[in-house]
Amino acid sequence: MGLPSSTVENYLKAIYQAEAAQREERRLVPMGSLAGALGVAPGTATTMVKALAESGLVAYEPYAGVRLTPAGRKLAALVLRRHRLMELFLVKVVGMSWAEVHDEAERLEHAASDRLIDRIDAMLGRPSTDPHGDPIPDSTGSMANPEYQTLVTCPVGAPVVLTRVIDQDSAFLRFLESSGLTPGRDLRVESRDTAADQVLVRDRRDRRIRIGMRAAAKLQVTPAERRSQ
Amino acid sequence: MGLPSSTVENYLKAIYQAEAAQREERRLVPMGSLAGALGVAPGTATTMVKALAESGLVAYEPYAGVRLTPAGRKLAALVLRRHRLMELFLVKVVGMSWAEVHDEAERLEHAASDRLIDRIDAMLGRPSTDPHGDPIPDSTGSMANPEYQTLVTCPVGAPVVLTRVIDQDSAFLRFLESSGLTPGRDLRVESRDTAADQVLVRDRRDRRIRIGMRAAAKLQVTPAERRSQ
DNA sequence: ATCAAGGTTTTGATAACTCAAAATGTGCTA
DNA sequence: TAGCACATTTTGAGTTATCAAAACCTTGAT
Repeated sequence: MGLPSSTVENYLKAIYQAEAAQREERRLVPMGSLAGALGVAPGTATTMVKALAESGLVAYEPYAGVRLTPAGRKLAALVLRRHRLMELFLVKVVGMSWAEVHDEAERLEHAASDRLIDRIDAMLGRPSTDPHGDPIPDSTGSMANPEYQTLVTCPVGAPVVLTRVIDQDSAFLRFLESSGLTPGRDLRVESRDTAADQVLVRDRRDRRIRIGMRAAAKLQVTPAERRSQ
Repeated sequence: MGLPSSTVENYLKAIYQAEAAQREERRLVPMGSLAGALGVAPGTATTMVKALAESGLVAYEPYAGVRLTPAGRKLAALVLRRHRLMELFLVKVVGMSWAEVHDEAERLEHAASDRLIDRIDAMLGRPSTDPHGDPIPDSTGSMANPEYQTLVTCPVGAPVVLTRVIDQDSAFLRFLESSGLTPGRDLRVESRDTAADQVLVRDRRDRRIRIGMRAAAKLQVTPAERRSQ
């Protein structure tokens, strides 16, 4: 078997991310959601997944779903590594915006050689996260996968740092950028109103930012370290 | 018709380069050499070229060969632009070696968006040649195509500047680099010996460099400007 | 226990690209 | 001008990836 085609890489990546998204361990990814994520017809996903199972990259249980094998997981992580390093590179070195690098990296990740990726990795100082705060797997395919709070779950009033954004949609990212909600920002949730579907956030300079619950749940945070004690 | 597939781009590029290589105007590119350049079976090239002719990108004359139409030529030039800007970028910004960027660019040229290419172009200061001295088409697809002398045709004894290298083979490029034969170098042909298939070149510091005629013909030069008169 | 509603798989087709090998055309040589 | 050598085209077939729609499971609700 030769190099995985970019189609194969995309299937593995999608399965990886679907597994990560459903935070209940050991559950299979249903064909429907896989097909949806990849934008293909359900039958197409079934056919493809059976082929992936043949090559030992996934375990497939008819009518139940699919799961990565260790080999498949490693390959998927390396695709993610290429994607995330490429995104960070495009932002830091090429000067593209946060909001526009995802689609670009989506194509470049399949074309870049390991050599180029390693060069980029070195240039950037072996970074551990990409511009969205997503962790970057190392060259063996292993990756830290920290659990974060979100603006919906963190304690009201507590100072937090925006750490990770779980959405690559470019319109959403442009909104965040214009609101100053980018990774690294110091924030504090002032109040939440489930009925009104509103979260009121204060930034460092006490400016008010209002967002909906759906959006707030995509913004992951860590407790701010105290500067002085 | 959507975007051209990378296969289409490669066919157009190969035809473009074959046309440029055979320096007699208006001649058709034979199927055999096209197939050879692309590493496909002759019948494959025939089939593909007929499809390209359907879309108006080439003019195809059975048993005679193929030629780009204006539309095809423009597309090919834009592929070449992406390729050459990418090569220069990889050398100048990413720090890869002259000898290793060709294959990398060969893949990246099909994945990079116009936006990225333009960013790179701007970063590099709208350069006019790539690391091999090949001219870079502008974003409308037009390109200067200067005629150069080579180390085989230039006058013996005259000071010249190495300007362009017509071969992307990585072993050859590594050899040139280690011999100091890179674009921009000041040189002088000391003697030629057709029988022995030898060209003796002196560099700026009068060091002797000996190469064969075949290799010498791939090194294009321009007359050196006099520093003082 | 049965059935309807869901998602899932199968089926039959298509598109793009490729090859090997048979058939064919072209042009040079004698 | 006959024919041979060589390039080119055609033919038949395979691969990968896709879709629409028919057929099929599974499950939850009655």
